[in-house]
Amino acid sequence: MTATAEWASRLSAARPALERASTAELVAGVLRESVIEGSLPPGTRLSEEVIGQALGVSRNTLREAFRLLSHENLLVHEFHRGMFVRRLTAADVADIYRMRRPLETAGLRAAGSAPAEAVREVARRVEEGRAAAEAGDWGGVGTANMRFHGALAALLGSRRVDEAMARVLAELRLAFHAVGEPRPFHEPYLDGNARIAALLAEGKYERAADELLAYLDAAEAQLLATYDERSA
Amino acid sequence: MTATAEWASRLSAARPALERASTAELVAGVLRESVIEGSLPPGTRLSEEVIGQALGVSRNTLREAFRLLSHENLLVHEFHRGMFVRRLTAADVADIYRMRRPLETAGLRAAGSAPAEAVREVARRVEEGRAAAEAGDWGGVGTANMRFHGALAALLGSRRVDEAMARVLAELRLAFHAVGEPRPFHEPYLDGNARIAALLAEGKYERAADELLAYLDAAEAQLLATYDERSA
DNA sequence: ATTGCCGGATTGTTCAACAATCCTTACGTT
DNA sequence: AACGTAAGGATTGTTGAACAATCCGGCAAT
Repeated sequence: MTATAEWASRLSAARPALERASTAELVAGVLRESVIEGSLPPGTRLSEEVIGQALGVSRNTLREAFRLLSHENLLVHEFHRGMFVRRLTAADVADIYRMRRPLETAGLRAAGSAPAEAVREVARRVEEGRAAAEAGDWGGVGTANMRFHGALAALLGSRRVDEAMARVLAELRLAFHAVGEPRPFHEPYLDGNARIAALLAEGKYERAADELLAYLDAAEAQLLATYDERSA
Repeated sequence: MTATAEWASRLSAARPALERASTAELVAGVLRESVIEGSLPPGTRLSEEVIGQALGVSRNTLREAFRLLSHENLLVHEFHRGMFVRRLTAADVADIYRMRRPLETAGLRAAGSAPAEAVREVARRVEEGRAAAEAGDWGGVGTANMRFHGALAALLGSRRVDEAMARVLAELRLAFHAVGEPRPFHEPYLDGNARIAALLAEGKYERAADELLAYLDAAEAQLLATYDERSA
């Protein structure tokens, strides 16, 4: 690689930062992040007046932002009642797992032809989870776990799969916020993550996929057990 | 079931029809349908002024409708240049198939525990395709084919999978509009649909999934071959 | 306890206005 | 002729005001 190509390559890495965004898109990003990290809890009604004043945008712009978020399943629009942060039902949780299984297992099965970097990403996410656990940052463990699972599906190398996974994993965040304390929902899976990553690295893709199915069944059952209590 | 519960049950079947929709949502539906059925071809710029006048809504309402459609991948918003009907690239087409494979094959593999009605739906869609072909309605054959594939993934019984499939199949419509004459892209697959449905009905789920993979590979290759010519 | 009515608050939509941006055209320079 | 620059026009992005439509809560009557 020549010296010119090197700095030009570094320049092009900055290209995403040049993409201007409309105010509506920026507002949507702020709201999305606030929902995902929990400061807007499930059930919260997002008053146009309140949010519009808080963020300093007009009602029309805010409404555009709400519409941008409509399909993400994090907010739900109720006609003439406003916009609400979604409360996930137990059926929603089950449905999320029903979608994750084919995509994540297909990712593992396709790993033989995935780029090495995508495989490395899986191992990296396992390490992130370990590091967060050692630091006692259980929210961070949950985040790393989500990223680990996103990385499994990303082995398919499909932008649409990645987006669909990001969407359901963000939704699952709502479920975790609803059950409260993150530690019991993430800590038990750290070893499972490592086992799956190890099988992946050894080229045992079917074994890894089988292991993942058992893992997902257990994670789902655990979450649903607590969810049923919390919904009562 | 008591007589009261029976008529109450019949009433609740009408509940979806009672759901009011905002003007923005109605406009989004009209635009979506116009894109999917081809009257707004790929590359078309949707002028706020023109569309707003044509549909008799204000610019703000129309902008809300555009934002509603943003995530559906049928329209693409370009900052300060407006809203355009997507032109799919060959890479988009490949990505769509990359997402369909895990979902459709997982549907077939899960068919043993799917409701009988979902399995019947698959056969029904095959018959629709046959009937449309006999009537020489090749656009209708394409529609039935899309529905057939949606029904395969729907064997998973997941709302989220159904929505994701509806989205990528709608996108694929754009590709078919770009290549023109529908007949060569749908007619050759009628027999394949019937074969897959027959294997499904016989409980040979793995065989059906294998057959489907070969079919999807062939369909993708055919579409991409023509797509490369058309993009030149 | 249930039902009906009213008022207030909020959402849904329209309109007008202005700032920001892009594209096209025209003009000047090389 | 080709290129660069500036200006103008058209359109998009945003704001704010206004009004219609809708919902919810409170109160009164049955």
